[in-house]
Amino acid sequence: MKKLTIIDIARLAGVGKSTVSRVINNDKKVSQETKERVLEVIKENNYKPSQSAQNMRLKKNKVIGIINTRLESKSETKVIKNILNTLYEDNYDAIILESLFSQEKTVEHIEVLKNKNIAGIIIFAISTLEYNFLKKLKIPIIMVAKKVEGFTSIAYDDYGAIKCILNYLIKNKYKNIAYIGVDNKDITTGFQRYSAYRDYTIKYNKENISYFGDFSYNSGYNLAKQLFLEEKQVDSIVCASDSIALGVKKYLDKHQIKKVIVTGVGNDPLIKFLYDDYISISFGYDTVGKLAGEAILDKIKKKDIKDIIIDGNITL
Amino acid sequence: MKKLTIIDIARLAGVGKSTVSRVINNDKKVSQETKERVLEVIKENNYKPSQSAQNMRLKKNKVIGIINTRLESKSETKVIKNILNTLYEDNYDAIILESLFSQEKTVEHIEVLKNKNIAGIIIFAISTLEYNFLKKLKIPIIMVAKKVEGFTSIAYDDYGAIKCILNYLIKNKYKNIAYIGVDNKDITTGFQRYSAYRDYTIKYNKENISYFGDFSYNSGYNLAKQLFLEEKQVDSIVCASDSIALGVKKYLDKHQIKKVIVTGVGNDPLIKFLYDDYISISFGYDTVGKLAGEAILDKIKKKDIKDIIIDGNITL
DNA sequence: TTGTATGCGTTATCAT
DNA sequence: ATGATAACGCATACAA
Repeated sequence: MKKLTIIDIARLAGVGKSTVSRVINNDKKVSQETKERVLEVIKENNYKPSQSAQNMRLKKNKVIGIINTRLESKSETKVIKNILNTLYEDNYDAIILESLFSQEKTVEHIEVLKNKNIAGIIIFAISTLEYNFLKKLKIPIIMVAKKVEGFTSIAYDDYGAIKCILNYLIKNKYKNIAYIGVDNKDITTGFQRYSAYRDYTIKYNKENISYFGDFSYNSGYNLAKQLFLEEKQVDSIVCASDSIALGVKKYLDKHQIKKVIVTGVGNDPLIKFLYDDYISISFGYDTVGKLAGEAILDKIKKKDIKDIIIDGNITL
Repeated sequence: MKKLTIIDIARLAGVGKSTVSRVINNDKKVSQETKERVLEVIKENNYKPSQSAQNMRLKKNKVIGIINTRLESKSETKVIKNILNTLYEDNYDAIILESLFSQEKTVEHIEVLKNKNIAGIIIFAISTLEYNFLKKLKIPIIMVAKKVEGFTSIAYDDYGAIKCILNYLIKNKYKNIAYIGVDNKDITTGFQRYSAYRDYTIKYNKENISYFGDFSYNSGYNLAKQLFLEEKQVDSIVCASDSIALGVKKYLDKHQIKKVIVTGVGNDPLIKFLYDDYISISFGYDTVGKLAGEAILDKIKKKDIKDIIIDGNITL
């Protein structure tokens, strides 16, 4: 049972091999009648065009480059998993590369991908990096996580997510809400998430109790410590991420502070298991992955696609 | 600056293209002299053979299939990350597929991979699955995580890891050690890890205090509860995984049981951040990934490779 | 609408 | 040891 080629199908269908090729590629210039006959034969014999022959002929590989930040990130892994599934359905493969938040690495990876004649690139955008150099590339590109001007982007609604949590807290009678986040240099997870909090303090005329560090557990722990050393009276703490929230939680636990509720972003099941009253908001990472996969495929097929904003959802 | 082909190189080096091809493929039948000249030209012009042309000609794609269990697993992600880096260095791509611990899915994935004329497969082996059907395949296969008879395997030393932890506890004067693990149907993480504990009880003539469930946080929690309801007197609990240990820890915390030390497997930084006295053992997942990548490439190149056993290391 | 011929960049076969 | 030549399976320009 050796593999069939386009010639075999042509012979079996009683047509020329170019006709078969046209059918495969959905060329309009083929009569409905012959098209059906050819499709029939293809199906009967379970014929699959040789990927490598197509790649060679078209000088384009059915491969998508994915530049993510770091595979250890749970949410990112989830997104990637769903990107992969979407790509596989269309018989695309993927090359997964980690930027590790470095501009240099990103540039390097792009160079590698260019040499591979890949069909498209999905980039997990980072606020602090510069992507203008990509605009010269003629390769379709999709940005994920953050809107990047000049590129089709699938972005998280960072502002809306924190606003959503704040509204939830307000509705549940929490009155003194603090915020622990990351530096505003990070436009999305830093500036935008914080902005929602700042706007809340302005709108409701509350004291702005906010602290900034990085995404580490320790940063959350230390900032919580600072907050309580300064004797701020709070009944809830909104954190920019689950990891920060975990640090905060550890501090509260250690000092037997029981009545302060903590919220985060990411919906890590582990934290929710540990702390029954933990509230997290997540962006539906599965959906994001699916959308990103579909977006890059659409872009390759020259369909025009619009930016997508992903809302966050509270999970208690 | 269009891409150079083998013909360009041949012309520039003043040889036939077959000679260039021979040089590329390290054929012995080419004089040292011409070989050097050709290599020089290749280097000067930064010539890279077209992957797709090679793939087509050889009817083999430079792609490795990776069948893992689930991408959400941190340790597995780490292994995969290092597999990828190793493969990329040799210009291999990867297709990552999740078995989700299902025999059916595994079979399905293999079918997909077969159709793609991939060069090799790396499988994260699962005790409860049956891999004999793979023996008919002529594709190089490497098993990871667990020794599978008849396949080259890179396996974790599950027995040794628990033994290592037990020895550590004994050395530190812990006298009443309990064990919480998973069902013995799982040969490696179930049976083998437990066996180390059982052998300890026999050797030191201790009461065998062991409980079995699954890998969930909740299972750990519930089994810890059971242990204390039965009023077992223990000073330490050895768990088969970090996730189980986390459940146990939650129970201890909740009931203010402070003097019992808990150990796990996996070295999850999160748990270690939360609990300063937590002891975990890990298998050097980075190394495993690198070894697995190298192993499959060696196997493809017909080098003969031996099974590898990965030891665990305690990290306090 | 359909078929024929050509070329994509390799490697393998066969001479030389 | 080396070179000419024929595949590999497909898409496409051109001819019909």
